Amino acid sequence: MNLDHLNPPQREAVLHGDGPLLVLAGAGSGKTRVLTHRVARLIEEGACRPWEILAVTFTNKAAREMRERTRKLLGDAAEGLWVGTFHATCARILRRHAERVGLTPAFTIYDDDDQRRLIGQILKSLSLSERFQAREILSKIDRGKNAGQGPESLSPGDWVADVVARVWPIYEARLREEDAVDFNDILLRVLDLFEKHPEVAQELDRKFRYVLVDEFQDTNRVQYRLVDHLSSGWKNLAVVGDDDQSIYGWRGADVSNILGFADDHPGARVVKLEQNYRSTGMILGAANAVIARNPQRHPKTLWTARDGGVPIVIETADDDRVEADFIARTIRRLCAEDSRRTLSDFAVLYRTHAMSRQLEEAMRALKVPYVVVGGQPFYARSEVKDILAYLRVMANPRGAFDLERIINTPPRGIGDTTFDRVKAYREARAAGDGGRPRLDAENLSLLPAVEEPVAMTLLEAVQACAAGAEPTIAAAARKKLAAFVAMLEELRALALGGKLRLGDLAILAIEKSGYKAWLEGDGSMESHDRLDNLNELVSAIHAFESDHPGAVLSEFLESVALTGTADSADGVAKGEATLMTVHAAKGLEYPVVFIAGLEEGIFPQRREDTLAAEGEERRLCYVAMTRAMDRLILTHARQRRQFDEIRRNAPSVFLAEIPQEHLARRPAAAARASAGSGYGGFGRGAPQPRRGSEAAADEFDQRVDEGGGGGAGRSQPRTTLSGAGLRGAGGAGGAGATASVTYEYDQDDESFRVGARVRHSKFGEGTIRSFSGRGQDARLVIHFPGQGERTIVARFIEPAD
DNA sequence: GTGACCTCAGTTTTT
DNA sequence: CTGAGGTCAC
Repeated sequence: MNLDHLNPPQREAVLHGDGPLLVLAGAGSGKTRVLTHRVARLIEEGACRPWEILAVTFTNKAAREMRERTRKLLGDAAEGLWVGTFHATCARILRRHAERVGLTPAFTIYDDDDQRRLIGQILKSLSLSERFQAREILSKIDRGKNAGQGPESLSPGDWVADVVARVWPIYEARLREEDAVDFNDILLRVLDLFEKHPEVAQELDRKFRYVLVDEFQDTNRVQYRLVDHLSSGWKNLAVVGDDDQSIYGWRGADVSNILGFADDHPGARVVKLEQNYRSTGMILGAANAVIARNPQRHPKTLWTARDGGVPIVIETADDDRVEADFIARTIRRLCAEDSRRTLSDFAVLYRTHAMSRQLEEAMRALKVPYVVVGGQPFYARSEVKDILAYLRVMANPRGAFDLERIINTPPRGIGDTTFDRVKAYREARAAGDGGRPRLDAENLSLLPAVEEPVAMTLLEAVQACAAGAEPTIAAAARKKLAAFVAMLEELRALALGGKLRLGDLAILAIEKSGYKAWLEGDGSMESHDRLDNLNELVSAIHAFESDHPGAVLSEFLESVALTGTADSADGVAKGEATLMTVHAAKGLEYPVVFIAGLEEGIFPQRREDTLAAEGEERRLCYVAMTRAMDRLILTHARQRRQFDEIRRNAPSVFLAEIPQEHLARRPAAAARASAGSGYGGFGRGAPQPRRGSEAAADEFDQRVDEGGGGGAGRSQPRTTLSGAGLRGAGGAGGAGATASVTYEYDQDDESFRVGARVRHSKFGEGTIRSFSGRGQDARLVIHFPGQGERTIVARFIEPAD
């Protein structure tokens, strides 16, 4: 293997033999290269076989990258490597030994949305839902589980703590009862497995001669212990990370894992990768100055061979609109000035998603194509989750939570009354025959030693009631239950038959459940979108099947839960600027980076002023700055609209910490002039990209034009409709879309004019056919040529002037 | 099941 | 201000 292109510390890490190794890899210092080369070297030199190496990452993306790059280095010799995320790796172990920790191999993984809703249910059942919020309780439970603690660790304290103490055991009991785990459990149960069955731990410990962990600064206590178990025999644990880039403390990451690694692992070799291959000296110097103020860190100073560079620009804008406008203009100008630049070279980073709106508007106004990273992932859409719930019930019939979700979705006449009676029947049976212990908060620990048999699952109760076991359920309702049960049984028989392809099973679920007919029946645009999403789900399942021949249903469901998206390798958008949060930008790099909203209270975000939180904000800023390769532009606004009020924010302390010699010195007036001069220069130097989102930009322009100029001869007031989500069913159809409408405004009878033209940001031009409602729930039936009639649920906004 | 109205809380989110 | 939920009356 050729090691010539590695620098001395990189080579040291790659060639390090046995024993613990800590690689402190600064931003852009080539840590992935070190990891992959180390794996390749171990195999090439015959130190071990591929299957004796375990490499753990945090993200699927990182795992994929690592697998690809080692394969590039080794070819087929890389076959058999264990590369995966913590969760995927643990799930793999867990499926194999499920019975030993009270699960079956078909266990369901509940995602955070499931978790939240389950907690919500429990709060409601305890009549606590008015006073306490599921999210708050969940975050406390999660925090405990991240630290590897159970409900018994709670010390009685304030009200909230007491509620957590009541909810948590019930939550755990529900998961157990339903053969389900949450994300934390995937790791915790493996830990439990290791502790209760040391022989399993030993077997794995012996198997993995070398263990590598990426992004070690993001590990929590549980992950630390897991890694410990898997590397205690051979002690060939190599961890790579950067304490300065620890930005997930609020998710349980414990920086002290990396800070204290050398102390915990006597004889550990520490290698520092301090050469940065990404940024100019200007950028790196500034970032170093900011991070240097954090007291608790491994001392290191990044350096770069790219001396000098373009000084960093700090732009002070009058308000958030001006700031956004400046950013959009500057992107245009810089792109036009240098024909080698494409829009995909630009990234705009911000602390919170809420800031994207203003930026998006400016980008549209100036016709700068862009993509926003983040937002609701595909598998979180309610219709997708509904169908997944059907599939999960097929795979795991004990899943009461999923059963509750689908029993009346689509509506099939099984209302609360009937369902409550089913549940009452089940409770009575459980209490009566003594077979199933009732939920008993006192006797539950976080990790049960033995599986407690469930006398009757919710599904069984439904079946029994459908067969007439519960006399309080009327005949009509009973028939509906029977039809539901028959449908489920038919699907389940098909699922178990094993003859059917998974994708076809999904199609059948969509049809037999009545879901398809339900969506087709209403013909609204949201339903149309939702059907599209379901088709996409089916394609995703088919794709999964061709990648994993012979996969069973629960394997697909696991992949959905653990990989989030449909395994769509992030689309490489060429001609679009990227807008995203700083968190989302971690691990990425861009030639030109803007950081917006550098104001006290925003970035750094104001919260409880713990020292730890302060440090994390600073690290966040460091991460943001070190994304930039060539140019870094920092902006802040003197005042900003937040909610309905205008707030004045002082410039961020981080700005003041950047040494003068790294900053472009120019008077404010000059800055404004040069920003302005860029306007109109766009499109001459650089080829103007033409992609999908430009259509949106065009529309936006026209919308602005229409509003300003007034229509055919008559000047009409203009208003906008925003929002457009489906209420109740919770669809995300047109969320975020906007439409502008020309209408005749009547102060008393604020109404739309049938026949008025509408421009919708997603569906283009249309005509109002009818409307109903006002306020948040205004509904417009609009005819879009070529697309038929669509109902838009929207919010009515008074004209601005 | 739907429309109208009310209320509440607004960081980040690798899995 | 805005989106997500929830409730209540038909």
